[in-house]
Amino acid sequence: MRMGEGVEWALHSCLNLAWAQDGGAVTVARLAAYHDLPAAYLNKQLQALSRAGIVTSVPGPRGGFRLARRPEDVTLMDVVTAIEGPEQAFRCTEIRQQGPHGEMPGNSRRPCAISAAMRRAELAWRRELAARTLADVMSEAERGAPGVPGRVRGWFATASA
Amino acid sequence: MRMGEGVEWALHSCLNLAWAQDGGAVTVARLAAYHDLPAAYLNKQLQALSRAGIVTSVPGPRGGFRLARRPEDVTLMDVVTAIEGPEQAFRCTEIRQQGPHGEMPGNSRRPCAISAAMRRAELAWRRELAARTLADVMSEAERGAPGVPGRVRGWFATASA
DNA sequence: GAATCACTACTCGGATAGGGTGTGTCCGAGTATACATGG
DNA sequence: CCATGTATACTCGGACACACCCTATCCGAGTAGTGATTC
Repeated sequence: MRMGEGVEWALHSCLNLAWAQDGGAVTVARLAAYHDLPAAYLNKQLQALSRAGIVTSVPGPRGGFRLARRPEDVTLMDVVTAIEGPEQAFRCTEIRQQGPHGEMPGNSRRPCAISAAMRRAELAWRRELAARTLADVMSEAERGAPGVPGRVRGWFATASA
Repeated sequence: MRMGEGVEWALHSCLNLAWAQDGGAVTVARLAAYHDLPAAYLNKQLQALSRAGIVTSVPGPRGGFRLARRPEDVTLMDVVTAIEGPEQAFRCTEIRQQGPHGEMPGNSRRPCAISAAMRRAELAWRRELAARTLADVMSEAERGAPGVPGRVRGWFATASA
């Protein structure tokens, strides 16, 4: 089970957008250059974030992306869902209903216990992601390395000038 | 983020093996026929379970698979890990270290907050899966449809005869 | 009649192709800016 | 000097190839059983 690489890119870009927020819109080229990522593909991820209402896009010169909501109003679950899609990782295809064995009475009503257990686990994962916002991650990062946010903002400011 | 289809097959097959346990080894053909699955591919999944020590394989005529441990000693996490592999879904590639910005002091020591948050969420998922065993799922299935386990065992008994 | 041996049939095991999704790239639609031009 | 129209450059947005991993399949290695053969 692998999560797409775009999730990591999107999360880092969201943090950078948050730190460089009031410096105007940031182009995808700048965001990509900061981490040496392919700009066109990162653009694709930002489009997904835009469709999800996490960032807003400004076309034309002086355009770019900026955070649509405050960092404390964007959860990690929002970002992951925007990139990876809303469907569950474990997909129950109801194979118990298939096969030559006679129809088991009661099967078609109650969901199979396997599916229920898997969904429970995934719900715990989602709950954990939904409980943590961009602001939480930002403050934790700042606590670990106090100088970084200022540097990030400075880099994006000088870069855009 | 999609989980392989083999996980569902492996879990159902483990349950069937547990219910038909003392009826001797069950061939992969029987297990596959019960759910109308491609036998060769299900065999691949069972090989993975065998390598993980969840089932034991018996070659030759009268051979097949049987559960290596008691159902209460096999967690869902064991099965998922055996099929999907031990690596995490979210892979931190340390993109923060890449790019033209000067080396941020302290970055190389503390893991980035994003990775930490994602790992925390995934740990919750793993913990939930590790807390539930095959025996738990079996008893829950039996509670939902009391007749099923007996039928399953009967079907495998008649099929092998 | 009993033991031995070769043979057969059946099973797992790993090596081998095909398809779908993620990954990476490209060019076009749209807009704010800058400049030349006319009043 | 100021307003206006136009050309331009820059941005996002979606459409287009490539690659990798999951899916699916096949054939070979190994073994228990079976029957014939011999003592």
